[in-house]
Amino acid sequence: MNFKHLYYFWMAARTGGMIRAGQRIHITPQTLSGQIKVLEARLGCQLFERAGRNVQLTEAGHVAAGYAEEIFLLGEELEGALKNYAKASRNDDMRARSVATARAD
Amino acid sequence: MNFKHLYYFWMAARTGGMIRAGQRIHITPQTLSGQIKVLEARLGCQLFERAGRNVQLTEAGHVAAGYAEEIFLLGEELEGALKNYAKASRNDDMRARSVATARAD
DNA sequence: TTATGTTACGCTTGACGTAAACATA
DNA sequence: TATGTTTACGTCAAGCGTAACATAA
Repeated sequence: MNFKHLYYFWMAARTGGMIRAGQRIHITPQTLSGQIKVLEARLGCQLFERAGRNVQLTEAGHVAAGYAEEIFLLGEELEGALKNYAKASRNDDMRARSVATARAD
Repeated sequence: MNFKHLYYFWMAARTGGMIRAGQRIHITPQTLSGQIKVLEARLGCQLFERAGRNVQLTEAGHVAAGYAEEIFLLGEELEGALKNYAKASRNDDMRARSVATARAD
């Protein structure tokens, strides 16, 4: 499972298109289209289908988008949770001096 | 959040060492050590600390490992869930013939 | 001695990302 | 005119091999 590809897919699904997704995460539509194709090939099923000049999620795509949502929200939570520890370990002296004072910062 | 780095960290945490983790996922210990260091730098906190000739999780490391566990289990679930759809889209004829018969397969 | 982890260096490879052209609505 | 796709191409980070070093059983 390539999580970078999954992220591209998720952004495309959320924004409803390659161009809008690309603007949001600063990636060109060609790249998004290509990388999502790679993801589809690895998973063995189609996630998007053309709908006029736009794309829309297939049934499998909806399932994948749901999981992706959970996964990337957890990723954000992880980063948020570790920010507390990040302060404490900014330099090693702090731990030696006192754990309590690190909190005052 | 680089999920590849997180995966390396998670494997090292699960197996309790760089060498064991490396054997399991076919990555050299140098690479694991280095890539995990990159992860720590990005997160801004230490995840492992030396414990004798081995490494062990810091408090932050335990938190991160918990999230990583959830994330990668979800990833596996996702792949499993899409295997059903994978059959259906193996060739496009099936959809044209019938959605119901695809299930019997 | 032996086992583990860390750091460093040069090198190769594959994934990433772009630009340009194309297809379609 | 706006969107998505395909192709060809350059770039860069990932990972390896090798080696040296530190630490601890």
